[in-house]
Amino acid sequence: MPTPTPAHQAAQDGAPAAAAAGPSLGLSWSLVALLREWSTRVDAATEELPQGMRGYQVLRVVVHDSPPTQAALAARLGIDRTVMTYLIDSYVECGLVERQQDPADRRARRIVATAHGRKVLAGVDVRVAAAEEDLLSGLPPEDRVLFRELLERAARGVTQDDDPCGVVARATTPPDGR
Amino acid sequence: MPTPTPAHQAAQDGAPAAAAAGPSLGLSWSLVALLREWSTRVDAATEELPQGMRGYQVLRVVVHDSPPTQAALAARLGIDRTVMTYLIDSYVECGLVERQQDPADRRARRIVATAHGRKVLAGVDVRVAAAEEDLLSGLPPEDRVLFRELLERAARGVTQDDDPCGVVARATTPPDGR
DNA sequence: TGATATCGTCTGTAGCACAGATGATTTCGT
DNA sequence: ACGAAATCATCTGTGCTACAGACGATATCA
Repeated sequence: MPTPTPAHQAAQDGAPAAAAAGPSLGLSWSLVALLREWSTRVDAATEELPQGMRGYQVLRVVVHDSPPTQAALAARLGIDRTVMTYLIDSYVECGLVERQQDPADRRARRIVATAHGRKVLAGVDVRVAAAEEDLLSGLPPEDRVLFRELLERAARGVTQDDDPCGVVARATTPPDGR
Repeated sequence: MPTPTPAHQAAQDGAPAAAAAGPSLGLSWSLVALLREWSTRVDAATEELPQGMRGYQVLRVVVHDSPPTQAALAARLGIDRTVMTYLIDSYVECGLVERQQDPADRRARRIVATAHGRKVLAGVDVRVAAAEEDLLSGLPPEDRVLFRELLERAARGVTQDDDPCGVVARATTPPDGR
């Protein structure tokens, strides 16, 4: 419905500078705005889960990838280990996942989803998908698919995908201090 | 960066992408991952500014749009008013912006960038642009442009497009349930 | 066996957002 | 013109969250 025209129009009182600079609002603003909206919608869709979208991501990874350790799980999502501890605590409390002793390494706890956890995840997945589709309502359907693919590939490019250490390194590297 | 895979054609019929490379990362993961990377890179590019990317966004809006009040500025970026106060404090302290009494409404402070502020912003803009381009290095150049456009249009769609009041309304509206 | 590294947890600290109250000023109603 | 209500920016206090560091438990290596 919105016109496919290059979306930047001068604001109210004489601000053509933005248009002159090229992209009207910039990648920064778009990313932030979109993520903010996404956050509120997904939070609403996952309100039955602890920790909102954060926990949703964790549960999702646990079910689909089941990393061997909590640390690996945390690194996968760019979360601190200590955070992962109480994040999983709340999930155990709700009976969505379990901590199992890894017989091969008794230091490690293997995080596995319960049947209930998987069932809940399936339900939330549906609602999240709906929320995401709603989020992209500004785009025509075929552009949504395209956008998803581009986004995923861009994300894959920066996380180096097959090198999990890359994620860890970048996540734990201090911002060069000053 | 390896192969600039075809984006436009693959997307058009169905969604084979998910099956192709690791399933279910989904829009959620992509968005989060991309934003995390973006955040670290932009933070690095804006380390000379207070408040990191947050302040960068503010300075940017101040220079280009110069909203009449702090509240309007805050609403524009989805930031709380009280946060905006000390955020601007730090910018005033660095001599990047000034608070000027609005003669028409003496309650309001008009936030204007100093010459120094504009100069610094210009420098940072260049570095941020480079960081953003680097962020999209996983996409072939023509797809980057496309991605930017789609992203911006999607973001515009959720922010009520040309109705700035919509942003305010949504920002202050409670999650409205479900 | 002892030294060192890893895993998960716990503790303390710092930063940040948000609600509410406050003082200053404008606008509206009568 | 006068007072009530709204608005702007600020300040204060509270709660949540992340992160650094220390700690036991276990594994690995010399």
